[in-house]
Amino acid sequence: MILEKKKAFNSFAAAKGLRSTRQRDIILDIFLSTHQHISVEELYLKVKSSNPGIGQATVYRTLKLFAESGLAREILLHDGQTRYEHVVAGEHHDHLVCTGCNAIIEFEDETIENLQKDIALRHGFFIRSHKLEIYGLCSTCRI
Amino acid sequence: MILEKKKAFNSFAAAKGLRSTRQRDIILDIFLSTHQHISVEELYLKVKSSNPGIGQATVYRTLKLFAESGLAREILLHDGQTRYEHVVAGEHHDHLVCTGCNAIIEFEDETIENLQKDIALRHGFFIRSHKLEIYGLCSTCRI
DNA sequence: TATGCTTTTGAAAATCATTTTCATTTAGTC
DNA sequence: GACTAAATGAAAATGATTTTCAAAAGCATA
Repeated sequence: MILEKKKAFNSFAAAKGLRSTRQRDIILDIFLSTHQHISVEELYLKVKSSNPGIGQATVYRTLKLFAESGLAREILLHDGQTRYEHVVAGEHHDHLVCTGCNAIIEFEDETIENLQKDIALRHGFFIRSHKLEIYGLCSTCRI
Repeated sequence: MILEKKKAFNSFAAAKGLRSTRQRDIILDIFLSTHQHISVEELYLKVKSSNPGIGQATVYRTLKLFAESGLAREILLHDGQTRYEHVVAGEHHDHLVCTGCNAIIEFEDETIENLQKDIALRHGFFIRSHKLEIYGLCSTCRI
């Protein structure tokens, strides 16, 4: 799965005429080894710990490329940091965001996805992507 | 309706022990006279045109208060500016965001709302609010 | 109405995430 | 190996937002 994603990114890069660089390979490896919703700063720190030479700007630039390639998706929560999550082909999930402990619970619901398509159809709208975030308190924090 | 909202905000302010000021009254009036999704900068410019003395920081501070009072809601799109929309009690709408022309189309769908409640229930999650944004191209831009 | 205490304000400075600049390095090509 | 354009790192720049702080204003009380 990780190998497929690397291939997919390499195809994207090739198609765009981008050069293959050590930095991008490293950042891709580390990004793929993380879990959901990592912020740029967090990823940068991870990268720096094993590769002190890699600069922050490169991490920013590279994550934007990942998003452009479809490998990652930018998400904006309310803490002022852009986060990136993994995109799994043919799969979409949404988020329950706990405002108590900042936990993020993922869920999938096909019915909601289909209803969105209906709505878009009704408005003559062509869907590229979507984002559903439900804010509140998780089972632990509501007590 | 506008009057009710003003009263609601005044109650909130009173309960919080905030003082009533000319600036907040003016900003509230102007905010209530606008349509959906105004950015802080946009509102500040409107405010400044009729009241040049009012500073930007006051607009930022006041909009945060509006959000806290439940009168307004912060929304984050992908242009790096925080926007505020009007909250209408007992009503919720979501957004179709056109990435071509930045138009925002609102819609309401009770079924989606109910499905969200089901999902929350399944996860033992208590919902405070939610946000659904569908990105793509509107009927004009898709052509 | 004047007094005193505290909040609010405006202007400017500070902050913080992100982007840009630019000199240097590097990948891909001849 | 040499050339050319793209990529990088470090630092500076940017832009939205927040904070600071001295002055002004609100509110309670005398």
